[in-house]
Amino acid sequence: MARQGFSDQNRSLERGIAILRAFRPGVSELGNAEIAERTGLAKATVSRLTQTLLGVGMLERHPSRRSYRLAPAVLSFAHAMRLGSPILPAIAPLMRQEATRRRVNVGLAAADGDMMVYLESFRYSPRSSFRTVVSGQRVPIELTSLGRAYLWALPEREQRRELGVIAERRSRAWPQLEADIQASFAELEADGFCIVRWQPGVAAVAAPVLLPGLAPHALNMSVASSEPLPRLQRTLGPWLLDLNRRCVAELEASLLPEN
Amino acid sequence: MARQGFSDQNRSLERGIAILRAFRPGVSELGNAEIAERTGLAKATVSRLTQTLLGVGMLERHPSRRSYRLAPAVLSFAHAMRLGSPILPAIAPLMRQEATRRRVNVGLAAADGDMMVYLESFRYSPRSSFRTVVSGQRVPIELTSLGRAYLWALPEREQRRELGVIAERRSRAWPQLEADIQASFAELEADGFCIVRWQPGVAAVAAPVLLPGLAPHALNMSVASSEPLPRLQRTLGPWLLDLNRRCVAELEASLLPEN
DNA sequence: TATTCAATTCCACTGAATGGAATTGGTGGA
DNA sequence: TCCACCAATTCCATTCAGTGGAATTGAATA
Repeated sequence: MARQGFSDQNRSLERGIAILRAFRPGVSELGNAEIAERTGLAKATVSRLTQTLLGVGMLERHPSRRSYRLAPAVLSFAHAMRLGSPILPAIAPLMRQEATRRRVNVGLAAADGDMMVYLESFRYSPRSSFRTVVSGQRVPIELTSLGRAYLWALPEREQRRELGVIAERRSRAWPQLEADIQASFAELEADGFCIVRWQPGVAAVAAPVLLPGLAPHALNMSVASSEPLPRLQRTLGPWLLDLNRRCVAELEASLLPEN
Repeated sequence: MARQGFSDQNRSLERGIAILRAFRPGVSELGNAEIAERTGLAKATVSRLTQTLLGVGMLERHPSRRSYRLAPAVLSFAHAMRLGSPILPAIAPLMRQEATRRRVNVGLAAADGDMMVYLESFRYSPRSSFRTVVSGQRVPIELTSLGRAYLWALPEREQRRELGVIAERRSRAWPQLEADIQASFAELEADGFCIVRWQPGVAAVAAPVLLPGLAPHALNMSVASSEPLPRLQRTLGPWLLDLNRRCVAELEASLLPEN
């Protein structure tokens, strides 16, 4: 048995991945000491695991020899994941087209723990196609339309569990937050999408994308605008629903050939 | 001591990563049995490791329960890696701009074992900005201008080693291949870039990008064209060198602030 | 040259990981 | 409905791989 809590996990592998996860935007360079501190692992353990990760090409060391960073190999995982997604490749062209046509950002995301991760996001920008690639970017699940659409689409049982986790983590702000989430759920129930402004000057609508037995995804549209939400809701909502409908059609078409 | 060959690696972690690496473009869905076959691991071992990878969010299972795929979490590694790169964020705007201005593809890559991995590639396409994101895509090191520019920039010692590996792996075609590589090296020596046509109808020029103690990267420009190489060389070469020069300047500027 | 801090290596201990074999479970066919 | 088949999982005895505290090495800084 591994340590407290979780079942039957390979400890070394778990720890190795934890080390990789310690690298995040803004934390791109870490020495063994800092990794040990952040992960709570023993120094000796970290030293050995980072050597292994170096050996298998997941980390590279800065010449100073005092620090590691993620190596290019991790990009290949991402590439394989995106190409292999049963959803993204099928609907990416529609998303792109829609971003251009409607002059909005269009994104697709899925969950990783308590965060939503963008599989793709086509950003619209007035000047040319300035495209900050944000595949892999993470946004909090409980504060975003993306995350709430995902939560809403979850089977009862898992939804409860997720909400429980969030409630615990944000115990302070939970009462208000729960109300907000429930309001979004009500929107989703009524309209098929929800709208949230989680950063000033940005509003986003999102709707779930479901495939037979696949983890729920969420599709969103966002704009930089301070217009009142109800107004935005009336324009963005129908656009999103329309796009979503066409995506679902595309997915059904792309699914038949296989199996 | 771990098994034959390599030093002092954590076996479980090594194996776990090997499992992740089994997923590649075109191999997006794997069951335990197939993973066991591809990696040479025992069935029981694979079963346990995939469970762990599932637990830490690196894999997800298809509802059929018969197969795994890479989970969205791997995208976050890629995102963190790209943002944390000491090179990419600094020169990406220049690369983009140049792709548009010159109407060519502009890419940046680094090595992973015997492959080059694109950190970014701005694709130029006549119709709008049709952008197949190829960050993470892999191309063979020995056949591409990208790879040869990288090899050329390598310290003597490591260059030898790499060439040795390639020679062994491609023993059949080695004599011709070595000649080609040496020709590219000569071009790099003389002009600062090399030009290769490794797929019919596509030609690419590449040059190394070096930073003080960082692993060499390579910058390339490519076009879909069947014009004779010498002609292309005379147009693409100067463009690339110019871009490269501006990138180096940008990098020096972006490096001073730190440290 | 001396000092300091991080990384690595050493070492004895042990329980975590292993793989062959048995079991479970789900799927398709009769 | 039941059976046969194949993959996945679990069991279990074995042992060696992984662990962490302590000592050592090594590299920067003053």
